[in-house]
Amino acid sequence: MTRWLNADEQRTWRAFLHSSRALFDTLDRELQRDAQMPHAYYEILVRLSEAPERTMRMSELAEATSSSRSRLSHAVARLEESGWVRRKDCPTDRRGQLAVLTEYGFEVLVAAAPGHVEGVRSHLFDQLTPQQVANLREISEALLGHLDPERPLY
Amino acid sequence: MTRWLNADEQRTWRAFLHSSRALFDTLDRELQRDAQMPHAYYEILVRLSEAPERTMRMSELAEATSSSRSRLSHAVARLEESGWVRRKDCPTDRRGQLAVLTEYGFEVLVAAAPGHVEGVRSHLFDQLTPQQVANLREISEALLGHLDPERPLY
DNA sequence: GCGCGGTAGTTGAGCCCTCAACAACTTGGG
DNA sequence: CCCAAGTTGTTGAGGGCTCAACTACCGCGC
Repeated sequence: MTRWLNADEQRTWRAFLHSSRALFDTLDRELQRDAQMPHAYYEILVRLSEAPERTMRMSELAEATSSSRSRLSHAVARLEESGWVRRKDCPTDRRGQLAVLTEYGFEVLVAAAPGHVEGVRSHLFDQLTPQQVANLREISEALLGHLDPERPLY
Repeated sequence: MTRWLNADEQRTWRAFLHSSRALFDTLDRELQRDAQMPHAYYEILVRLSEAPERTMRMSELAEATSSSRSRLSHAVARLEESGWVRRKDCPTDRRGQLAVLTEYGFEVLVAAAPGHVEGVRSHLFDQLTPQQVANLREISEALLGHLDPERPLY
């Protein structure tokens, strides 16, 4: 009845599991060490920095960072304590809140980005051939299409 | 100076990030819902179930599950409360502890496994062509070789 | 045998995340 | 207009993880 994994599938699954865990753990640890923030918080700053006025609705920001609303709410509370983000009421929907990247938050991000990008490059892209990188993208987009069909691919 | 990511690399990186997050989150949630345990605990039970006497040294078990010793120690404490694992002193090294899967823990695992394997199959393997599965394994093993060269590949 | 560096495992504080409940607001149908 | 159903964001409790400090023990060199 159960479609068990054969030996090859099991090996693939375990390699994928442990390699992605190792990669994300390494990047998270580097970011924590060099910029005093977890990767999830870095992502929030990045998304805000790319948005018009460096401002986003909480719910959009939650979607953009694959985060639950609750998690984002807690995270923004902490980012506000650090002075990296501030909240503003949304003018068109009185339920809404806008998260705004502060100038200081932007500077912190600018300082953190080169180190993190270097980490992504050295631990991921430098380890793969161009063909493998293309394959990784194809695989990832196939999985996204199944698990999160709404998310835009770019 | 900084080797920034170009548009293609950024797209690949984000797709990989969000797809693996979506996959692991989904599996974790399913396991929590159906078997009342996080994926990390499931992995501990699996490794113990495969070991001789269903018994492993804490430190080996930590390695096998890509876990820090501290994390494993906390986890086994909780698994012990649930009655799924118990600790035993190591006869050959008085510093050591052995984690033993209990009969009840084994039954819990046997009950949880089919649902979880079905999740891995439907959310991962069913979404990829055989070629993509082979590519994923190659990529994962390349990353493992860089990030965790000691880990055996099988 | 003694002592010292290394190893095994645990602990507690602090942080982050999940889940469920909740308040405040918007929207559309009657 | 009004209310019911849906949406937005927050909160607090509880669980899991990290990090650093700690205890206990091993084993090697002298």
